[in-house]
Amino acid sequence: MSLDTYAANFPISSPTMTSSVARLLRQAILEGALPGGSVIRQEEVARKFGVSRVPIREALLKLEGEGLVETQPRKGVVVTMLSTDDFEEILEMRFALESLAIERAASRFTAAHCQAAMAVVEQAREILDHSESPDLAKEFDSRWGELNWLFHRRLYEPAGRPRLLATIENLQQLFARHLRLHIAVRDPQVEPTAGALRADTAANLTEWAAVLDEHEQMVRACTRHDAPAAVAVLKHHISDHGTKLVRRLRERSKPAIDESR
Amino acid sequence: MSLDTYAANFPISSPTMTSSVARLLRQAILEGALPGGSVIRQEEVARKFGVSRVPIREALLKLEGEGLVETQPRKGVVVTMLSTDDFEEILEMRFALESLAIERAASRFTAAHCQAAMAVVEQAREILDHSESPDLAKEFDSRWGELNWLFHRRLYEPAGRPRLLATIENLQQLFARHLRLHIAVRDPQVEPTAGALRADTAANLTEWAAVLDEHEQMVRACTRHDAPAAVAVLKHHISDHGTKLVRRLRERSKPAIDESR
DNA sequence: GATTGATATGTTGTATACAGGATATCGTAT
DNA sequence: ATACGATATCCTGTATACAACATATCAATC
Repeated sequence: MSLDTYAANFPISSPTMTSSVARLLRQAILEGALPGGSVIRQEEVARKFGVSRVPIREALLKLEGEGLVETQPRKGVVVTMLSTDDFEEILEMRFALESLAIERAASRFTAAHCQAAMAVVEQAREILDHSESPDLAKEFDSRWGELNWLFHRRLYEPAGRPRLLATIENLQQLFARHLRLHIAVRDPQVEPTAGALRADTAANLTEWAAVLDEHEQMVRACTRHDAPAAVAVLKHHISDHGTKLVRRLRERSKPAIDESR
Repeated sequence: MSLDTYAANFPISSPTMTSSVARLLRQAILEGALPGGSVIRQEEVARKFGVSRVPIREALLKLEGEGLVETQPRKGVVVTMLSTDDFEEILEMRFALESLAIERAASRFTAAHCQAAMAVVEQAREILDHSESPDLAKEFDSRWGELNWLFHRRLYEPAGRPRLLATIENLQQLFARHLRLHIAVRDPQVEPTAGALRADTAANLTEWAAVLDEHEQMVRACTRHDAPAAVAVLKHHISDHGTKLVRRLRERSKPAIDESR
């Protein structure tokens, strides 16, 4: 289990050990360092992080609630497997819930909201524009997930629906895990780990630019309180783009996709 | 804190203490024995259940994932407060996700699914039909939640979307908590505890019968693969009925509703 | 009398210790 | 050689113990 990289920068200053461990384990799973099917041995993780098993157990319980791991009582904890069906399910749920969020957000959007959201788009665009140089590409890679979620938060927060927002965040997390895997399937030569996004980015700068354009369109639609238009862009953003990914995934790997090799 | 009633029938045979504790605490919160705003002292609960604090902590973490309690690090755990806004949010999410589930279920519904779902409706109807007698009314009260969820499970399971189903279950749980509260608001003389549903039932037998009829309509629509019709009934079942409740709630209590007295 | 600071108490977060179940290893019998 | 069963090992689930933080209580000062 390649957790040492994550254990290195530990503990992050955090209210509690449990939350620090949860954050790093989550990152490890989302980035693919712990592929689906990995068994997590509490004591091993505890040793690597230099804490006792109790915070590890509690962190794992939190991750179970997020659907990242599964616990079989008295046997162990396993990182959740990813199937194309799961991916499809997540896409459907994302569209259903994000439509809800954006509709309500659109009716309450103010100029301040618009500005805050646009700032995030611009920030991402700026990094992207300069990412021909390898080190900026790397920066884009490491910050994309963060900026992407920040954008959606800015977009949906005006709806004033905290539970909805939390559920969407969870789904986007799971989606990102699948996306990383998808890239690995499409370009088998790249390692499906943290660097994969960058490798993909280099080859598809225009695709990412298109994503940012769609983000901007959604903000504009919300700013003029045009909920149907916002939903239309969202549909393309999630459903159309997503189903394309699903089709590609199904082509490549006939059975359920297994991250473990 | 009135947990003794629940601590009495403990432990339920269960794979692990944590899950037993989680189940009983969940029940206590959903039934209103632990109203919103209650602080939960780990040691107190541990004493009452006769276990150490560790399983309690882990159970509470699970409940936090379900949105039933909130944890402030190093301070304590508090039962989540219920506001009318929360209720509205839950209704919206339920409709969005259950539409998704029923649409997909409708396209895959078989005669066997129909039969299984109808059996649950009939079971509920039978109990309801005889609930003029006080003891059967009590039975209806205690079994309604269980049967209601069993029905929705039978209805949505054919969709083959486990994560969606789990999310819906969680929302229905939260919904039920609000519903109980709503009854307490409507009929302030009844205690907003376990018996409230029965008190309400006695006064509104026809309302409950109508709910069962709607259930039956949804099953029939699914059986003939008529997704739009199924969604239409669902919309009435959740949205229309729900917004009526929300309006009544807002009338009664101008500010956010506070369970604690 | 009110406000600030020190002490005391209670509660949480984490470490360590222990018991029971699950899996692996090995020997034996067919 | 294979299948079955006893034993050993490992790992999880839970209990107990301890440390750190938060709040309450009280005293002293302005």
